[in-house]
Amino acid sequence: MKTSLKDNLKKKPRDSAPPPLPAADLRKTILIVEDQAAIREMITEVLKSYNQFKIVGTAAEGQAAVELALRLRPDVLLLDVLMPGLSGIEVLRRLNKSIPRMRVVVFSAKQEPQIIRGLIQEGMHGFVNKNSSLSELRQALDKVSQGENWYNDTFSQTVREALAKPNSHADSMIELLTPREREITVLIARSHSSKEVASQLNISLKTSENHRANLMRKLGVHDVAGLVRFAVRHGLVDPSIDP
Amino acid sequence: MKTSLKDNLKKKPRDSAPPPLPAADLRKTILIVEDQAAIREMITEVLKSYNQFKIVGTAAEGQAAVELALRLRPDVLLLDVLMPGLSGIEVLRRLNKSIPRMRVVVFSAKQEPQIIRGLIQEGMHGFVNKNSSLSELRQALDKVSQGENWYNDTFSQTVREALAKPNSHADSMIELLTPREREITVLIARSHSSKEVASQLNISLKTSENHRANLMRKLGVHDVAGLVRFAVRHGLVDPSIDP
DNA sequence: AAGTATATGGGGTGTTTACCCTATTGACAT
DNA sequence: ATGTCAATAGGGTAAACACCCCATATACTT
Repeated sequence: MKTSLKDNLKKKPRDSAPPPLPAADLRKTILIVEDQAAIREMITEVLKSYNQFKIVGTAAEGQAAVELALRLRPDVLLLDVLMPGLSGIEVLRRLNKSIPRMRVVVFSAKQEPQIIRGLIQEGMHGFVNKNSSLSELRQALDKVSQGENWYNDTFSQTVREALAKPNSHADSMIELLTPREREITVLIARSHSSKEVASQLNISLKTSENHRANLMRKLGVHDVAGLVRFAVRHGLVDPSIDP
Repeated sequence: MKTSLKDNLKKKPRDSAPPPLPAADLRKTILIVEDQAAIREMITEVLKSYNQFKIVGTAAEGQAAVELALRLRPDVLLLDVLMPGLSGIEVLRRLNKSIPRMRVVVFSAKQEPQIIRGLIQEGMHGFVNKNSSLSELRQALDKVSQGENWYNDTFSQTVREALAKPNSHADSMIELLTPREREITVLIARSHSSKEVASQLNISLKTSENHRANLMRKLGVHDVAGLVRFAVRHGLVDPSIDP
């Protein structure tokens, strides 16, 4: 785990009392990604009331999150994991190559080692469980936006567990897949046939079938059932949100 | 990060114009029940900022909710459904006999007809999906606290569906399956083909196929991917232990 | 400049699925 | 005793799948 790198910007002490802002708005910009509208709006309201961050956008779903992030290039990305469409992990996979200075705080209801591991690999800087206190979310955003890392209490234990088995051969497997192949993995695990995948991605049936065969060979699975288990294991699909 | 209630008296008018309060606090009292701490605190903050309700308590879990409600006897109960321990429905079952004047707004991520039916039966007065706008939550609390009922848009349709089929789609869906069918569900979700299932259970291929078709029809799934997601969701297979 | 990876396309083949239909047996219930 | 349900077994069909072969274009790396 890395620790604070850039501390060059002088900041006034801030905790419970937001001081009057300077003429130029130097607050960190933040993009909020959360699928449930009411929760998303509440997060927005609460963060606004902190008067410490500038909310530059919100997204309800992964694909929009990617596009908004690329356009707005926020300082901080507050990211939910379980979403319909692209999962939080997929969002990071597509982003952290392009906006290296962006800091990422994951705000999730679940805390599965396998998924945590993936998130770390994709450059998450902070993790807050939805089950932990709101002040922790604030602190995480605070620390992470300043270049530090922040994880909640129960987290480091989970991380140790996750990192304990270094390359248990199944964990690293997802990296064998290309972005396109991961995309297709998700679609297959969501019950789309090769034909549906083809028309959805505007490619020929044969290309869809070829991708399918290739990714299955890479993963060492030989049927849809195995592929779905793999996808669930790695947070590519959420079995509790049935498409 | 708490704002004192007394301060509210001298604050300038906000968003939707709460008029200056009279000397006696006549605001409706509200008890918030939500298992995820961060979400619970956000709801509290946001409702506080409305300056329209008096939050008399919060609970993170069903049993505590019942006890608090009986002790505080709030005007309004804002209730989550999916919680560890007692579910929202169970809370209502134990309550609405004892505090008949209490109004109930359910705030839920899911909107399953079966659950809705139970909630109506137990005397819910308002329903807001977590996926709908925050303003709807406010409006629902507003209306319901004043004696009206309030349901979100998609709700009445769901209600009709729920009341249409009295007992057809069973509560947990998995109980629709016979033991034999559950057995076969597990095998399919573990990547066994119909032929393998047949030889493993010493039945003919055709019987295996018939069981497969029957259980899929019962569950409303149409492919292996959907079946695996179902099995994972109900703990029939563990995706992190690959067979 | 050559090599590698990725994404795109195609041909072909045998197996498996998903879904339609009917039918028999035994068990348990009204 | 009659009926429904569970489990067994079969016929048939169109689609999808799993796996093999191949080619081309583009991009990045060495």
